[in-house]
Amino acid sequence: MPEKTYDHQQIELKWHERWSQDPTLYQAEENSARPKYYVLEMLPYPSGALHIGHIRNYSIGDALARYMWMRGYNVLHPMGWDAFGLPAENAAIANQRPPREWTLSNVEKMKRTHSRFAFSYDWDREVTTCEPDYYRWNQWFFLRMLEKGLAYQKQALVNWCNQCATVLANEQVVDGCCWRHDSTPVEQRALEQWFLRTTAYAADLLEDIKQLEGNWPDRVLTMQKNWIGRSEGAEVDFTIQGYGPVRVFTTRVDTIFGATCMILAPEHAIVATLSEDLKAQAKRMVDARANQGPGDVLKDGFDTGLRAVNPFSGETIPIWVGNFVLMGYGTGAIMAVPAHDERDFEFCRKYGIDVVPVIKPVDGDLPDGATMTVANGDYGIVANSGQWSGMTSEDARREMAAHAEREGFGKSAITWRLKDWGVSRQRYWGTPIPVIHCPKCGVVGVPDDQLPVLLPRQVQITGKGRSPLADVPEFVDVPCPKCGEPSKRETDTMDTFVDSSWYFYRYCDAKNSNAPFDPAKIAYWFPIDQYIGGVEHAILHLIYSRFWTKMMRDIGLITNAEPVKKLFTQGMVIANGAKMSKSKGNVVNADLVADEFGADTARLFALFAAPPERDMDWTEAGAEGIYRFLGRVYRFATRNIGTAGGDGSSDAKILRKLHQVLMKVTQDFDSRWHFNTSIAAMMELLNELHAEESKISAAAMAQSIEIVTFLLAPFAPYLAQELWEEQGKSGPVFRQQWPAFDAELARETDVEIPVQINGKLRARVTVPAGLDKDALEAAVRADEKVAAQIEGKTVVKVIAVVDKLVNIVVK
RNA sequence: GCCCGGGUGGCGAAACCGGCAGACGCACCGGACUUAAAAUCCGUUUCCCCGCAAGGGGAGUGCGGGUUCAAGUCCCGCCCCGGGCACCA
Repeated sequence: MPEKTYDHQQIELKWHERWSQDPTLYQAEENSARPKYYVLEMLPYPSGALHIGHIRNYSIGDALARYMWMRGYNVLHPMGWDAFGLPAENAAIANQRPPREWTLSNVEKMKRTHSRFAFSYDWDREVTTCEPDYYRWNQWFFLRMLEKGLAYQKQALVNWCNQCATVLANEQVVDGCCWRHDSTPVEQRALEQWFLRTTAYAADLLEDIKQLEGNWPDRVLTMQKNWIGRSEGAEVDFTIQGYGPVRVFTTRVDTIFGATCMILAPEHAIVATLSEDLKAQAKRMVDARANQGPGDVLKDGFDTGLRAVNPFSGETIPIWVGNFVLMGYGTGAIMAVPAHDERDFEFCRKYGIDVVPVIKPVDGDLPDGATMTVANGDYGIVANSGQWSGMTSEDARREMAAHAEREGFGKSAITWRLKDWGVSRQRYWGTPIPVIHCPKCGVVGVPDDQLPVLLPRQVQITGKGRSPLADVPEFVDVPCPKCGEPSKRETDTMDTFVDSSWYFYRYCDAKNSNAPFDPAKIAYWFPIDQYIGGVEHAILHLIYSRFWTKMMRDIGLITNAEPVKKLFTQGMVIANGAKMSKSKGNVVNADLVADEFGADTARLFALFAAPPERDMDWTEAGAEGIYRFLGRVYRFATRNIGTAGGDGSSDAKILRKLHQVLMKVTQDFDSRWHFNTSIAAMMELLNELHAEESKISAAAMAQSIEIVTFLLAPFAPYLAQELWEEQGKSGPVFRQQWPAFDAELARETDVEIPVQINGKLRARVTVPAGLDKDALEAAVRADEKVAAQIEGKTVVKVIAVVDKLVNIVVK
């Protein structure tokens, strides 16, 4: 066949056209005899355009999906849209377009780009989270949680900007000020907010991390463990004269004889009983804390004048309020042991409070509290602590907690860092929370048969004030479902992390209008075999998803405890050495790349430039290199299809290389996913084919071209399909069986052995592969150059490693 | 401060179990083809030294030590870059 020029536009258009006509092309089988494989990439926010970071994420997943198909699996590979969220509201304010319209038009645009990149998604299962057929199930789940006490309302502090007159998300607070008004400090306001009781699953979430070990990246699991933050210690009541007991949490009850004051969080209930003056001081502390960015924060506090009694020592100590004590952790009150805690030390030295050491280092003396300059937090031997003196810290912690429990002023206790999930957002573009506030019945869940609570379409979004829904009387004013009294509908909407917590279940049964999904379908497809996405979701999305799964299990919907068996976190994409960002204007647009080089080139380069877990640098020049490679493949294949062939003198060599590369690529898929080296191996193969071109027989050539086609199929689907057709074959190449490699054929017959003398490379000797140590040594010693090197010297030792190297140690 | 990654040519990287450091690609330079250019093809390129040359010698994977016949890889002590967490009692 005469050589053809690689025209990516023509090839990709042609197959795009043909593939578009077959909606069943990528559908998973319903009642399949094949083993199932669920591969998933994180769903995107529909911003309007795909960039090269998306392409990288999807290229990894798609290569895997296509490979698994060819390996005989029934593959589920779906895609959807995380379609609620603030940008749609901002766009509505900026250009007067309704959020839904703006969002759906973005979805359409991005779907077109997806399609031209030929990602093998089953679009029949598409999920768009802003549509009522999806979010009604958010509401349904919310009601189930309300029934089980897993959803509840409480006063909570939110970030409030006086200029915007609205609540800000944490990400919108920059250095303590509003992102849009950088001289307006954000205030903390208490509002009634809805929460999901994630803390009910704290122990479960921590325990089940064990099931994920080995299949999730360690750092993600570590981040989750830290986030859950299990801490073992004791709670102890100190008695405040005139008030009664106040409880503190400590992990170091063994140091309690060294407690020289108690410190309360400024929000602590006792603060409300203080003088107006002191209350105002505490309030300033709370606001100041909101304005503190990360970084070193000075400790600040004041004496309340109150006194507490240490139940262990009977001593009376002062009670302070301190800005570093958090109301949200433990009991919001601590016993300060400055001698043995860095933070307490800093605070007490600043205010001249006593420092009393009570732990003797194992190999030293008790320090002097008056002169010590750093706290010592190590375990040691308890001293000056009554009957506990002389015990080790470990023993004392246990014994003292037991003592407190017997005496009724404390107990051992476990505290968690994990907090309940605040899901209320004073926003329009999110799932309406399905409850009604009745003056008689209180909070009433919307009955299931009245779901979904639809988001009204005609809403004025101004970016000011409370939730825009509060200004829609038809939405707000409803009768109570229980008693019929005029009532008010809840106007907060749900955090968009709710949407992404269970979307991958919906893919299994995306069109079900009677239930979120059919449990039988979940039983078949779950857990997700491979989830692929950015590490930025290591905590929030992936903890919420795990929580949601456990909740669904406990309401009897599913049986799996974890949603995701294996997690892969790909690295970031850097564009020409700089982090891609809108503000830098260096976001690489996927459509433009596809225009210039084609989808195949973009996909292949996204995998070639670096191993997938590492950051990769996108460069035009690099993409051009891949484009050249694909062109070489195409020209080589077209001019060699159906040729008479050469004398076959290179057949054995070529056959070996074919199997070596096939083995390498197969193993890369099955283990490390270092597709950069898989692709490099394909390039080597092509280079060798090229060099031997005239000496390959017709049969070996045909086989070579076929294998090259298979190798390309998971990575560059358009070119692979085109070559498949050029070879006179029909049907989709990615539905063919992946060819098995033959390790015997891949084995080299001769190997070049480097010979070292005293560790220095001195010669290379070619020997037949597989020679044993003695034969290898003999063969090497027979070499002239080697013989000359050891001439006249004493051979002390010879290290011969089969097929690798020989090192001769001489004197 | 703590916890993870990472540091290898001009650049992206490879070397998977301790065994030839730099595969593959980019860029550069040189050559072929061309009236010319593009495209394509072939070749050179870690550094230093000796040699007209074929060739030969030495150094080299952030820094300093160590283990070993042999270290990019293992151990000890540092430095730098990126990310995450950050008063969690």
